[in-house]
Amino acid sequence: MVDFENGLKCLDCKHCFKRSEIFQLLSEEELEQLNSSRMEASFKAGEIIYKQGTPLTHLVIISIGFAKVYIEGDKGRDLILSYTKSLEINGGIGVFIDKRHHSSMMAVTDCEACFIEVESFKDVLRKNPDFMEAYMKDHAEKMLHTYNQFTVLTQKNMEGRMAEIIIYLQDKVFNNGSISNIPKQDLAELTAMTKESAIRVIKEFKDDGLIEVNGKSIKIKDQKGLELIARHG
Amino acid sequence: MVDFENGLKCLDCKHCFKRSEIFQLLSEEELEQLNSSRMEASFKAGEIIYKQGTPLTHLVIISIGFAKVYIEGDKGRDLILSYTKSLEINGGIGVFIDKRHHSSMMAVTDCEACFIEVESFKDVLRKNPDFMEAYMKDHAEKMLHTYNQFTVLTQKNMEGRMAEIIIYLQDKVFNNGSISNIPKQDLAELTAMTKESAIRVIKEFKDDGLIEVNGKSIKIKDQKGLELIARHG
DNA sequence: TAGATTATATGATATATATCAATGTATCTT
DNA sequence: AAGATACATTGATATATATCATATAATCTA
Repeated sequence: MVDFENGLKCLDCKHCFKRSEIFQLLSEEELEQLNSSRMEASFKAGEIIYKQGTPLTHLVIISIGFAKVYIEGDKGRDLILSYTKSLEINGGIGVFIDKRHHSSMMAVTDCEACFIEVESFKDVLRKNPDFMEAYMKDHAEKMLHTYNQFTVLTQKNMEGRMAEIIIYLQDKVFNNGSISNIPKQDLAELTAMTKESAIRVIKEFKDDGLIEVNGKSIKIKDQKGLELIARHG
Repeated sequence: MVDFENGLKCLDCKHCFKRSEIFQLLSEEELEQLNSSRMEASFKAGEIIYKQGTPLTHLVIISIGFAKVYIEGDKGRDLILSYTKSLEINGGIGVFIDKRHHSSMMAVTDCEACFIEVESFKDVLRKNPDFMEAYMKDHAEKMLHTYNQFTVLTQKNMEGRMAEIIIYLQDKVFNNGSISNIPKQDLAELTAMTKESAIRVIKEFKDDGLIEVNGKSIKIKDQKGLELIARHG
């Protein structure tokens, strides 16, 4: 067990490592190597976990709660790329380039975050090809999602984009439970439209009986209908 | 030296391997491993080198000429992601997921392409951490470029997008020589607008003395002016 | 709980961009 | 060189989307 300095506390030390599939690939020794440089911190909803442009010294795993990953364009506007999945390794893109963050992460709900020191991580990656390959796979999957979003946001109309995003949120972020904690502003930043347009499209979907809306929550009522709009929009 | 079956010929066997920086990291044995499963083929301008959705069995290096990498959206439209750089390893995204191509590649000029078998490549990657790390770096840089394009294409107006793309082509693809072999349709697919709009924006830039246009060629006349539009558009 | 702040909603209008239609210009093929 | 094919251009118009202004509801804070 590690002792936590600087007031950081840890409920269960190898918490993430025990439960996450990718860490099963590591030996006890390798796990301990990551564990020894590891720290935890709590974030309240709305707090920034890491910020684009700042030095990248640690990778981040969100063990409890979830966060959004977004990039900041040239002029104020943000584009939400994805949401964290529990126990997934985040923040990797700058590790092999310039050790800076190339996206930002903000807690959507209250979060418990685990920070893994980059050099230990790279060291383990070099020693364990299975782990490396699993990490590459994660990377590739994130890239694939970005590719997909890229075509959706550049080629579909507002209705199509919103339908795609609602289906993504439902399937991938909320695992088929209903969507919650997503304000209209975030729907706008997910679909690359203005807040006003997002609100209008959501209202349209609601009026057409496709979804049920309640504050920051959305429930899909007509999956087939949404899929149709996603495809043709 | 390898002997080439199936009518594929090779001008100089370790051609790419000798000149590309990343391959300097490999031992003679590792180089030979890649070389033994390697083949070459020529493509004429306009020919498809690999196609989205098809099985991914080989990585591709373009040694002579260059090609465009693009993704095909739900409805016919294409989005050009990038152009190949000489000797760079392409086609990697599907390797660790489902062994399918998630983008397409088409020769822009006549090309010489080198095909590296995926399993040999992965094997070498597992054996050589330095090579792995360099490959990760390449991957991350591609992702970074995609991130950047993503914000540009979703947040800037047509003039801003076109200025960004012209600067990208000039700096990154044509290494400060003048832009050539890029038809208007491709400018449209790079900037996520229609061909007609692309033509109008190009004409506007020409009329304003920012660029000089000659068929499929573009020459920047006023770099500062373009950068200003790129920033504020 | 009142007041303040933040998020949501809606209508009127302006603007950016796509679409459609027609024409002109290059490039390829035999 | 003629015809065919693909590429480029332009103008008129329609449409999608953003912007601006204002109102209302929800949430936070002292």
